[in-house]
Amino acid sequence: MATGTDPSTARSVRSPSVKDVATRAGVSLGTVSNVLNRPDRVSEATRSRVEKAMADLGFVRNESARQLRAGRSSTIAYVMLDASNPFFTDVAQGIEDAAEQADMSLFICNSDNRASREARYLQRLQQQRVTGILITPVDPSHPSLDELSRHGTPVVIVDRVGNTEDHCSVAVDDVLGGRLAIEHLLDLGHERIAFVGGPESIGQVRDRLDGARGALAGTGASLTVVHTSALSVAEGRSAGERIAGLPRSSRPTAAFCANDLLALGLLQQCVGLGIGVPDQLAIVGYDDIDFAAAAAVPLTSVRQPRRDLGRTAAELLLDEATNADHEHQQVLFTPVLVARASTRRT
Amino acid sequence: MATGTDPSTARSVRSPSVKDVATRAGVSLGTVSNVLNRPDRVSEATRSRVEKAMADLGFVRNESARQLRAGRSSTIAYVMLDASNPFFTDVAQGIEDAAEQADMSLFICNSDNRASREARYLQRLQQQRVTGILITPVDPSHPSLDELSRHGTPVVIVDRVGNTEDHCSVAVDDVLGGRLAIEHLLDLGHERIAFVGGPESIGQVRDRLDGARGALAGTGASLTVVHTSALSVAEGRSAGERIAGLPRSSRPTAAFCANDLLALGLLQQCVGLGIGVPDQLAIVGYDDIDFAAAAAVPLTSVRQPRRDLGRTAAELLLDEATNADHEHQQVLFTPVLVARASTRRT
DNA sequence: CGCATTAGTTGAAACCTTTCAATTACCGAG
DNA sequence: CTCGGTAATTGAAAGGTTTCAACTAATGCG
Repeated sequence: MATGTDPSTARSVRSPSVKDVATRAGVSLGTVSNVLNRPDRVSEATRSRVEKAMADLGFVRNESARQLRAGRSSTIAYVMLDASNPFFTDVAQGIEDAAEQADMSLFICNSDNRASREARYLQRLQQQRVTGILITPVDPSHPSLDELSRHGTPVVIVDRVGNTEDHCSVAVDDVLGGRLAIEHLLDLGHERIAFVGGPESIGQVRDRLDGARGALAGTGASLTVVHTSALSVAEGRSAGERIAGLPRSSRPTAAFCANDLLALGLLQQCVGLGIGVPDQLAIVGYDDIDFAAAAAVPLTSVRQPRRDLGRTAAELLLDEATNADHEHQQVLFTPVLVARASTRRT
Repeated sequence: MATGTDPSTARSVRSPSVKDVATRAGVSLGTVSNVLNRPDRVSEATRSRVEKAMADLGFVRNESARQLRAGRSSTIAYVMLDASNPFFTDVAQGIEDAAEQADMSLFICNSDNRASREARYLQRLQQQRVTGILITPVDPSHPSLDELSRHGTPVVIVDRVGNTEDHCSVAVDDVLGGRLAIEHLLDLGHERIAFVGGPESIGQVRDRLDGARGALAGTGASLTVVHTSALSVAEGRSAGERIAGLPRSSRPTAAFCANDLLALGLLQQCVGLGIGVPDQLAIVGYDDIDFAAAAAVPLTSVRQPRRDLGRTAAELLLDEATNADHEHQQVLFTPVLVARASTRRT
């Protein structure tokens, strides 16, 4: 019987408003609003009548209208740098936990490392009057972020440190992380170490390298920098080729990679070329993503508290949004080295 | 000089509206709207005056008000099943490509395999009056999806096939995928094959197993089902333990895993236990996520056109949202087997 | 019984944008 | 100089919700 003209299946029927509900329940529209927002002020009988009417009509609150009235939405957003890097999806989970707890919606956007896309999203989010924005920016010093803050949209920088005047930030001490990685390798007796990473325009890469250099200072060990053009598995493989090409006598006996994707690529290349890990090359990654532990030679890695990072960032954002006497702060987490087979002493 | 009472840094200044812009530019608010929406109907002089006023005031369009007027937002959403599975993030990228092209915002939500969270998101999205929803549902036969459609919100099921009456769907032929995997193993001469996967409540698992069984029918080869309680790396490791525990004489010589996470876990366990891959156990995964090729023994896997899946789904959704004579369709993509070292003939 | 109080309900105003019919200003043709 | 026509601009209305001052009805107390 479901003919095309059956009105019950027509798609463009305006969805019912509070007014419709009010009419059907025989009350004023103010009362319907009270049922929704202050049910205690409505008599039992009226409330159930209104609720019945809502159910009958299939009433769904119009969020746009609410927001318009309220001037603010109950949504926060996370603009992530690279959705294909598990590190960031884990951060997002932490954010989501906090958002859920505060009964806020979370809008996730992926800038995919492109400044233009990031800008487009920021503009849209501002138009939506989101309560606040969490962002791992392509360029943490870009003035558009400060502008957002000054326009009244709270911004929290995640995993970078931005302009400390205008927003909170949550990051992990990458210098310390670099130091931990190198100290671990020094403890194992390595004296020729490679740092695999790049480009150096990325703040994390710089900091981790700085930490590495700091730990090496004064020791007799040497550091070779093997440059990569991105933090990806493919670039890790390519770095592996270059390392393998070095004469055995001068080849590093250990490599510290700027992130786990690189480390996984490097590891794969080593196995393919018959370079024993950790015997001929010990490898330390960074981030401790789940795939690091699951690699065929489980990867030693510097773990960052990813979920906490996200959760804390979200909490700071919500504080800034709701708390009048909020003060910006820069939270710095401490990384931890997780030793696994890829650096096992043999 | 930045005292707390400096008005320029006060946070609660109402952001300027078209009215404010109109006043400042000395025109009516209708004209401001024309500048925004039909600039060709405004004289050169007026337009630049208005644009100047907007810049001076830092005017940002209020999306809520636009939506309220329009009755619809220009946002679509993807409710993904598991943000930590790279397969879904790749699907999301495809969706994003299509959304960007159509100049739509994309709202990404992660149900994290939890029905309650999924329900919460669906409700919120409906309240936001999104243009449409893409979803990889926890339970594709759940009536709430049909209800959404009937309420006027287009819904497209991604990577599952739902109720074909009420929505489009885009999926990959999992029965064929299962068949491809097994045929590949049969070609290599395997006669004792394990299927690693579960729970069977997941449609994909069922279909892939069905395909596997179909390919085996009539051949002399046998199939052992190694059950898992989830499609995760950890479960893959556990399955590996169980396979390793079988007496060598009856142990399968090949394993077909319901997805790559399982396969990676299985592979890792095999390497740890000294079971040669592919010599003693050949492994075929499913999804061909990037980490599959990057595994220490690169993984043979059944590739799904993830990005196309996402893109197509988004296109169907947009068609349904804009095209009056849209007809629901079920698109079925064809998977491809990608052979790598984990099944290399030795 | 009348007054004060409370509980419950009402209706208008405000939020900001877009649309569209109506108006004004201007120009050229007759 | 007037008429017709076009280009530019205007102002009011609509869209759905929330808030709040104002109102009504009911209750309790003296």
